[in-house]
Amino acid sequence: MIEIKNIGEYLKVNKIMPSVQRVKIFEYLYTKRNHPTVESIHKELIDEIPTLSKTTVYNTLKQFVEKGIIQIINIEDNETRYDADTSTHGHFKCIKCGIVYDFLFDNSDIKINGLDNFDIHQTHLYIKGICKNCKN
Amino acid sequence: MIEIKNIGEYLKVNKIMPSVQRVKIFEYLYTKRNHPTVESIHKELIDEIPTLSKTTVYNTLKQFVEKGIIQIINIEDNETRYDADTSTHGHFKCIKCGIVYDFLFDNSDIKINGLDNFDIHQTHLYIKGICKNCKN
DNA sequence: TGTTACTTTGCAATCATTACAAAGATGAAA
DNA sequence: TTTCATCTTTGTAATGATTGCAAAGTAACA
Repeated sequence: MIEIKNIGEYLKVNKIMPSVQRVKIFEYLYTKRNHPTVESIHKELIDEIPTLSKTTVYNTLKQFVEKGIIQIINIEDNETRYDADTSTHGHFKCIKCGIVYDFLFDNSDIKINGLDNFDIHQTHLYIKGICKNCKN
Repeated sequence: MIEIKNIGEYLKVNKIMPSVQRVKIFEYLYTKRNHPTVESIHKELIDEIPTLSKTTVYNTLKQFVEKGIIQIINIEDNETRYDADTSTHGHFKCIKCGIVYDFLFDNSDIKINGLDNFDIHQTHLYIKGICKNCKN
C-alpha cells in the first residue's frame, strides 16, 4: 500500500478538494484499514464532526471510487465495504467474527480459461471461512 | 457442472419439497445459466405462474443457498445474482453490456500469503472489464 | 372428510442508497 | 472587507431491495 504523508495534498493531486469531511473520511479508511461500511464510518466520525451527514459519507465515498483512490469490497451481499488500499490483494471474511482480513496473492499465478480476448480491468478475490482466532 | 435429469428428484435428495414454484425457479437457474437477479427470475416466470410472488422467489433462493444447491454472486454492489453451478469457477462481468460470463480457473494455482491457519470455506473470483463482443 | 404440516401470497415494515433543494463554506475579484 | 460565484454539506424525502408476518392455499394421510 502506498505511503501518504499529507492527506490533503494527496486528495488535491487526485483532483479532490480537501474539505474537512473528505480528509477525515479518507484518513479513517487509510489509517484504520478495517474495510468499514458507510454505517461504521459515519458512527466513528460523528463525534469528531457532529454535523456529519450520512449523505456526505455516501457522496464522498462515491467520489473517491470514481477518482480511483479507494475500492469497493463486495464480499457480502448485504453490506458494501470500502478499502483505501487499491493495490492487488484479496479479502477474507470470517463468518464467525465478521472481520475482513487482507491477504496477498499473485495475479499472474491464476490461469484463466475462457476469457480469451476479454479486457480485464479489475480482479477481486474473496474468500470466506473461519479465521485463526475463531478456530478455538 | 453436474448433470441433473429430474429436478424434482434432485430437490428431494437435497431435502427440499419440490413444489411447482421451486421446480420452476431451479429449472430456470439450471437451464438458462445466466446468473439472474430476483427481479429477472420473477419477471421471467410470472407468465408461467401468474400468481408467483416475489417473496416466494426470495424465500426459495434463500432455501436453495442454505441447502447448498445454488450460490450467490456478488460481483456488483447493487445487485445480488444467483448461480445453480456451485463448482469452483469465476465470474466476469462486462461493464458495457452487463452480461456475466463464467470462466474456469484452478484454485490450487493461487498462492495465498497471509492466511496461514485460516479455514477456507468458499472462494470467489470476480473479474470486471470489457467482453469480446463489446470490444468492437 | 377432517386434520396437520408445509407452502405461497400480499402487504407492511425495514434498511441501504439516492435525489434534491436549501443552507453553508470558500476563494477570487472588486 | 464586501460581493459574487462556485462548490460542499446537510436534512429530508423518495426509491429500491429485502424481510417479517399473518392469512390463504395445498397436499398427504388418517
